[in-house]
Amino acid sequence: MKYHHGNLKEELISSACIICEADGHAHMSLRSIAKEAKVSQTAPYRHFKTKECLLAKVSGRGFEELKEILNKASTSDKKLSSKEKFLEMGEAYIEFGLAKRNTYDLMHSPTIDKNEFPELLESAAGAFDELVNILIELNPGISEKDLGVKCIKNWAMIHGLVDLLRNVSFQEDTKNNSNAANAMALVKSDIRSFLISSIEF
Amino acid sequence: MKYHHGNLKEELISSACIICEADGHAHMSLRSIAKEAKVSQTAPYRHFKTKECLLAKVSGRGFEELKEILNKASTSDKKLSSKEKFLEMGEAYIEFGLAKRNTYDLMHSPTIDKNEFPELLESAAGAFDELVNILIELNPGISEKDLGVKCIKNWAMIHGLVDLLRNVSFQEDTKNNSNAANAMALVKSDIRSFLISSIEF
DNA sequence: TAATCATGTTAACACTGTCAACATCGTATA
DNA sequence: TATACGATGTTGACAGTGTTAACATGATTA
Repeated sequence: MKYHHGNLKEELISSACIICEADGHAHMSLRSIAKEAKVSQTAPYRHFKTKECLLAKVSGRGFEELKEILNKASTSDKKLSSKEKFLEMGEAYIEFGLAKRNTYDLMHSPTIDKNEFPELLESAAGAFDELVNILIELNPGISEKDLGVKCIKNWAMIHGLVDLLRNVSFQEDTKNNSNAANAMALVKSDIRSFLISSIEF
Repeated sequence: MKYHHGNLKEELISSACIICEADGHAHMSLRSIAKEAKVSQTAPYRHFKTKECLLAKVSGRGFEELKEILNKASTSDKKLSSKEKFLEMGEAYIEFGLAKRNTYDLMHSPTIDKNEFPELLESAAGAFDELVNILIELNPGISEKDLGVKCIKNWAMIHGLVDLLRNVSFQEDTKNNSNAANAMALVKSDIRSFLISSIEF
């Protein structure tokens, strides 16, 4: 048993990513992460001033992964038109939001004030830039103002959709025949069509 | 000092609403609420099985308030066209999301699984129905399917926008000149115009 | 009047984030 | 090469949390 760990900081982050996705950031404890790294409860404090600082790292990793996923979707070697690429990106974004449910939640949680973590702000902006790039490709010569509005429009729509897909229940066992649940079920059954008619290219 | 409080359940809920909005639901403790009601730490457990149950109530109140706000916006005595009414509702929704920041966050937090609280599900569906109603008014005779899609489209866009407005920083003191921040600032400066061009009536 | 049940209290549990004081190790410098 | 020091780890403690069990009180009902 060595006294020094050697690579603790990185291991804490990756452990935190796993635990956070498994249990949700609200139920993630520093102690459990320390235990998983076979290190004392207070060891993390040598690398992170507070729990929030560690969560900020986890959030940042999420944005980096998202950026990569979006980038991959838009640069696949398939022969796709710009529109099709954008649709692929939209689907990839939604998939990420549903698959990495808890991480996605952390990324958008006000628990972590992004202004306190410039590095995190940058990671998030990086993911956003993937959206900017494809919209420039689709609209060469577009003014900065129009581009900005178009970005927000699409981002808001897709991000909002993810939130709804995650939150609005349409379980069959509950007799939830509300308008909301029915509409959601409809959209979910064919996300591609929904995107085609909702995205502003 | 009476042993029995008389109206504890209701007072706990309304205290929780206030504290939740002030501090955020993550930092809200049952004990502080109990203290505010001048009652022992465990008294709340006579009325709520867990903390989550109380938070579900708070969330429900939020949706009810939102429903009322939307309804008021759409039934003001001003002589407004249906389109204008919808725009008023959109602005009211955004205002609510920004003003009741922490409550809005709780309402959309996965911390509380709505499926476990049918009453909450119903409150949320009630707010959604305000959107359904105005869209029916705007599109008489629309098919159920088209209506559903249109609802989700608009809800997702506006809800997503609120999330972005709350999360994307564009403080002037930080040199945050990212595309994201600039675009957000642009939209925020004229939300009405953004809505007009983004809503699908 | 007596019994019952809802509603309150007290005490205790395990768990959390965090800090201060101490221990160990690798490494830069005398 | 020896040593001083800073980085990184541990131990022990504190206040705060949600929650449960056991008990106390008071209103309702038989």
